[in-house]
Parts: sequence; C-alpha cells; structure tokens
Amino acid sequence: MSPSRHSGYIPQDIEPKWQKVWADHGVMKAADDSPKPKFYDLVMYPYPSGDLTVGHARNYVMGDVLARMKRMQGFEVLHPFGWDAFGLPAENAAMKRGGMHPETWTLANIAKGRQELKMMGILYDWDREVISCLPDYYQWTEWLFLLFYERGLAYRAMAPVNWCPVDKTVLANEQVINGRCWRHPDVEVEKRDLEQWFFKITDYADRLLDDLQLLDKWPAKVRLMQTNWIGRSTGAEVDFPIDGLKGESIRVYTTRPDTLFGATFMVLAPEHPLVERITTEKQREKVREYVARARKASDIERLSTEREKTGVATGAFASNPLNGEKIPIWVADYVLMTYGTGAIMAVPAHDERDFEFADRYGLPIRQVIAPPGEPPSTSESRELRAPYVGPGLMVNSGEFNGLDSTGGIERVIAWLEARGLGRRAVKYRLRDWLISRQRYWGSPIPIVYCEVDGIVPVPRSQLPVLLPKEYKPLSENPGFYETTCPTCGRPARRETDTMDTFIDSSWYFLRYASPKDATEPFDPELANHWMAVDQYTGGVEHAILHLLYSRFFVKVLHDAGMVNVSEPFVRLFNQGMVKRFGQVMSKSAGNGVSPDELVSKQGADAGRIYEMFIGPPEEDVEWTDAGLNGVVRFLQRVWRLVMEPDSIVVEGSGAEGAPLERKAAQTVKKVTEHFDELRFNTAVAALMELANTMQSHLQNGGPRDATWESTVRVLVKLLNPLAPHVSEEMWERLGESGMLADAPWPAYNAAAAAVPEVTVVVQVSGKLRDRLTLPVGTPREKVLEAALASDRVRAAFDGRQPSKVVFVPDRLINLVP
RNA sequence: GUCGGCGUGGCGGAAUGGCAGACGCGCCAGCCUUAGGAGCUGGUGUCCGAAAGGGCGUGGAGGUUCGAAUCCUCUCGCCGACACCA
Repeated sequence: MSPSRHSGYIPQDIEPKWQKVWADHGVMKAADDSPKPKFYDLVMYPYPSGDLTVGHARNYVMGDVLARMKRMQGFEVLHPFGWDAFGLPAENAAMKRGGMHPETWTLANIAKGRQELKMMGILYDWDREVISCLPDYYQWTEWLFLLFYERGLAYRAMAPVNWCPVDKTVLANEQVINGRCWRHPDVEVEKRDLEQWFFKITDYADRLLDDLQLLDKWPAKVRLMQTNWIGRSTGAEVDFPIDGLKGESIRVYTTRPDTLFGATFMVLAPEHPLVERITTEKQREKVREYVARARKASDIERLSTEREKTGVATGAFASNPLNGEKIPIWVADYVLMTYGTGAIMAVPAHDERDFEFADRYGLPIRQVIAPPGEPPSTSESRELRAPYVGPGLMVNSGEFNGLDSTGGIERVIAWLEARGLGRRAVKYRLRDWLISRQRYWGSPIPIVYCEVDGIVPVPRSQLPVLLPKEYKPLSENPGFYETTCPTCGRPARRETDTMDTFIDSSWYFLRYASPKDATEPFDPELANHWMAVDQYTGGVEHAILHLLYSRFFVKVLHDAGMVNVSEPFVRLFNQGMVKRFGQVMSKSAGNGVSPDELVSKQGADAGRIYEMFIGPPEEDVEWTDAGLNGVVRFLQRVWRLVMEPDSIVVEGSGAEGAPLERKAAQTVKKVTEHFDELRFNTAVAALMELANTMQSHLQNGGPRDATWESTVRVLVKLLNPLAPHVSEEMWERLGESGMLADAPWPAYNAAAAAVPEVTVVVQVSGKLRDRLTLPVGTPREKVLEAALASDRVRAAFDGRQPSKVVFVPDRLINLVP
C-alpha cells in the first residue's frame, strides 16, 4: 500500500521507533512496591505452536488495550506473558523433523512468537515471562505435586483409564470427548487397566460448585458448564439384601427414594464385583459371555443412547428393604460402574431407561407416583405407555400412600436411616483427575519406587528431578529411571510418567507474582498482593479443563496457607475466534495472516483497531481486507485532522463551538466505559464519530481555538490504547512533553458529558408526534406550551383543540383531541 | 433427548423499554485526477411521492405497556454444551 497524496503517516517509520522507546523506558514493568492500586490483566498463556496469526493476536490486543488504559488511569498494572511449553505437539513436530529435540522446536517458536507480539505493539512485563518447560519453572510444578501428595490429594491407583492409541498416553476424563481423544476427533479412546496417578479433585467438588456463586463476573454459560460437569446430585444409598447370601446386600444409589416401592428389578454394571458371586449356575455361561462382551465394547458403543439396551438375568434375587418383595437381579451395560455404586434399583414406571429395559425384557412395571390431577392407575399392569418422571402423589407405596412425592423423599430416607437400611447420599459426576502421561515432554513426577519403602516422594532438597537431555521415552532410559531410594539408599526406580500439562497451567498466574523466586513456587506475600486476577481473557474451549483445574489448585493452595484468595479469576472473558474465508484462521489451514504481513503492509496500529472494530469481542468474526482498509482510512483521516488541519477544505463559514466540546466529553465517557466493559467495537465507533464531528467542524469553518486544541488532545489520548504508535507520534509532534503512555487518561467530565436536557415524547391519540428537548426541571405548564407550539403536533390536531392532556411518566405527555 | 444462547439493511453490526439501522464495509452519483483498487462531497431498509411528507418494517403468532428489537407466552430456524450419571 502506497502512501496517499496527503503526506499522512507511514507506520513502518514510527512503529519500531516507539516500540524501542517503550522497551527502553520499561513502560509495562510492574512494580511490586507501588503505592498505586493494582490491576492484574491476564490473557491465557498460549501453547507455542509457531502458528501465531493476527487471529490469536486479537486476544492479546484486547488485553493490551485494557492494560494501557488502566495504566493511564493510575493503576499499577501487571500484564505478564508466558508459554504453556510442555506437551505433545512439540514431540510430534520433533519426530517429524527427524529426531529434533522438542525443546529446540519449542524455544525457537517462543523466540519467534515473542517478536511477533512486540511488533504488534503489545506491551508485557517480559521480565516476568514464564516458560513452563524450563527447570526453573517445572521444578516448582514438581514441588507442588509433593504438596498435593503430602496433603493426601495425590494418589496412585489401578483403574480403567482412557488410552489414546495415537498419542500412546492416557487421558483425563476432561480430555475425552464423545469417547474420542480431544486431539484426534477420529480416534476412539481405549479402556486399559493401569496404575496411574490421580489428583483428588472430587474432595473439592462441593466447594468448586458452591463458589461458582461468587463468580458473578464470569459468563453464565461457563458457570453452567462447570455446574453440569461437577454434576452434584442428592439422594440416598439403599441396601438390598441378597437372597441366599446371609448378611450380604447390594448397595444402590438413587435420587428418587420416593419410588422405592416401584423397584421391580435391580441392575448391576457388568464390572460390578458381585456379579460373579451371585450368578446362578444356570445363568453363569450367559452372564460371563455378556460381561466379556461389555468389557470389550468401546465407550462410544456403550454410551450411545441410540442403541437398544441389552442385559441378562443373573438368576439371583434381592429383597426390597421397604416391603421385603423379591426382585430379580440383572446385569446390563447401561449401568456404569464409574457412577454411584455401580448398581441401581430399577423403577421402570418412573425412569425412562428402566422403562425401556423393562419393556424389552418383559419385566413388571408398577406405578407408584400418580401425576397430579390424574387418577392413579390401580393395576400393576404394564399398560403404561411411557414412564412418568415428574413429582406427584405416592401410590402403591404402603404406609407412604397419599404423600406428595417431593416430601416423600425425605420421609423414605428417614425411614431407611432409622432401620440402618439406607442413608442420605450425595454423588458427583466429577471424577478424580488422572494426571499421569506416558510422554517424555512434561514435568517429571517426583516419585521413586523402592522395593522396601514402596512409594517414596523425592525430598524437596533433591528437586528438581530433571528431564534427561536425551530425547527418548523415560521408561527406556536407564540413566533416568535407575536411582536409589531417598529413604533407605537401595537401588530403586523412578516414576517414568510425566504430568498432564494442565498442571503446569493451573498455577502459572501465581508464578508471575515472583517469577524469579528460587526458594519456592511463588512468594506468598507478592501473590497476595497481585491476586486475584482482575481480568482473565481466553477462549471458551477452556471453560471446563483449565478453568476448573486452576480453581481447584487455588483452593488447595489456599488451604495450605499459601494464598489468601480462594478463587483465582475475578472477571472472565471469552473472546471469539477470527475466521477468514469461513474458517478459523491458522497457518496450517493456509488462511492465516501473520503479524509480519500485517505490520509490513497496513501497520500494527491499523491492524489493532481493526481487530477491535471487526465485531463484538465475544463473537467469531470474519477478517476481510476491505474492512481493514476502512480502518487505515480512519487513521489517515485522524492524522490529517491533527497534523494537517489546513489541508481540510472549508465549505461553510463559522460554526458554534459548543457541540465540539460536548462531543469530546461524551466520547471520553463512552470510550472509558466501553473499554472497561470490553466493548471495543463500540469504543472505536465512538472515536470515529468524534473524528467525523471534528472534520465537519473544520469544513463548516469552525474555529481552531482552545476548544479545538483540547478536543484534538482528547482524541489523541483516547486513541492511545488502540493505536499506541501513531497517537504517541502525534502527541510528540504536538509538542507535548513526556510520553503519551505516561500521560493521565482524560478526565471523566460527567457534567459536560451529561445532556443537561430531558427529552419529552409528545403523543397525540397514542401516536408519537414529536420529541421536545427541554431543560431539566421545566414546569408542566411550560412543557405543555412547548408541545402545543410544535408544528408537527399542531398538524396532528388539524386545527382542533386538545380535549384532554395526560402526563404519563417522566418523559411523556399524551394529548387527546 | 436435556440444558443454554442467538435470529435487526446487500454485509459486519449499533440501540438504560423512548425517532430502529450508530460506526464501518459494499454499492450509486458527483468532484478532483493523464489514470486509479488514492482522496473529497452527497446518497443508500422498503413501498407511495417530483418534493414535502406518509405507509410498512428487527424470523413468525399472540400478550404486557402511553410506547417493545428489548419484557412475557407459544412457534419456526440456526448455533453451542452435555448426552444411559440412576
């Protein structure tokens, strides 16, 4: 793009200049001991994939705009950046490049990414940069693992785990989507029984759920997603004695104790430990065959709701503790071993799944809840067409008949508790967090296995457990795993799994508070100073994973006395993605625009404004070159207004100055509020309006007086967070002293911004005829007088007189002829 | 299936319950130019009208209100999350 005929400004001339000035002055360095109020402005640290496009940059520009404004407003702003640098893509990329070390690839991408962010004019306190794959970070990840271990929150267990056959590692539940690997939507995960490390996030389920209420500045959607993910349900555990096995019973969990009389059979999950013991001789072969088949089936098959339910009778019976009735015990794979007790009482009349199963296998269906307003069906027949799952009146339920089912829940629980047959219980969908990964490129788990002492945590004095230089699986590297027991000194074996990278990212925001601390993960005093994060910006894809894990970490650290806050992020914002040609922008998709390309053509400032103006920040937006050109035009017009006002052709003569003054004040108000609310698109629009007003002012022959001069400075200042280079350059050329980045944000002049008038809507016969702008406090008679004086109102009356005048709320009068 | 969100010009989108369409893109006309994918000016929801002005308009149908894109009910369409969690 060539410069226009007007001299204009050339971004390539001024952008590097100011970037250097800001760096030399340490503009975004955060002082720990500042007397100013703090503002912690954080963007989710990215994976250094080497694929940074202007699409990703949009997120960082948002953070930068806010940081720059908050700084000018007098806050001590902490605006740090770092890299989520461990993880599989580095290993994959390294393998593709013939055995290159993942670290080489990762650090090269980081160096490049850092440059690209700087050329966009985005300012961070780079002294606080965090790189999760370097020992001075991951040694503290190890340290924190030990803390979790000491607090009983890290345990090793044999469990059926999700195994991704492509990545050759296990996955957390959160990383399995519809039974497939989160990284490979085409690859089904397999079930394997393995000894793995878990973090006991379920211990915190209640607090993670309850504290969501404190997060009133989070999107409701994210809170809802976390609520559903934690999935708390309340009900009762009930023991059903097994026929012929004295003293033994099957424990089930139900949320509907009120339907207990309707339990006509029981179902065990195929993996249930009692299956083998209770099955009768006659059914043994069938049951074994069924269980074997169920174990082999993938989760995708098992969890499909489309599929018809299958099952097989064990031949055994149990008795209903409430009425002693004998009911058959079945095995079916629609019951999951991983939820509740792995066994259910089936109430086909009031549960859709049980109904479907009973219907298929001809099992009895007995109504025990009558829908409100319907006569209860007296029979125990199978005539019911569909299960009724709502509340109602308890029927066929012995002594509980006639009770409302909602209250009945409590009554039945009390009955069971009094006799020791059951008890109130709370269950969660949330499972413990599987953190082991069978990969090289991650934080080592600081554990040693000794034949004598068993599981031995590596003492803190022996941290860090360093990754070996040689890139090959840790389990095939004797130099790494051969060690001695820290307790007894005998030969022992190191844990060769590494930690899920989501552990690294669960505490990085704390490390920013004291990134160079060599004695602990973070300095509690500094962490307490900077926490909580005032503004956290990142993609919705982390609504559950990262945001739930981070909340869990902070609660644990809070309990350990290391931080005061119990929630890390005060305000959360999920930005939309940038698309181009209808697809999410990325280098690999071939539709990416690199910061390089943008800066060398239209300049960083135009790009920054365009990213903010392109659409609402939370929406996905489409990048177009035409739209970008519009912003280039806007910036050149601003330059002309500020630097070359003489070049604007005057077509009128004389104009009042008052509108200019008020417009400026209103723009300050709008831009300040819109930035605070992250409504960047409308903030840009407000600045465009101001520029348009200023241009009209000159074209109409308005004076370039003191009002004009101050309006110019307001425009240049308000523009600074969005287009820092060009506004800084204009500021200097206007002869102002000091950097604009250091100048105070324009005063929020409420009086000037407020409209001193009130608008009165005049209706005649219920139809809007005119609007009058009157001074605040105008008496009623005067309002009426003004209304009747209006041409439009007179025309509506068509010569007649109003017969009735109604003053309805403040801003309206209603005239009826 | 369950839960949640969203439907406004040719396009992206504005609008504390108060003149719908700010701002920008695109398009049209004019000016300026040797030229323009540069710049400037004006116009641009739709229908009637030369104009003034008026009718109709925020997916659809009702409702609340003096007044609804906005609040309520139903409905259609799109998008997202979860999906046998007892």
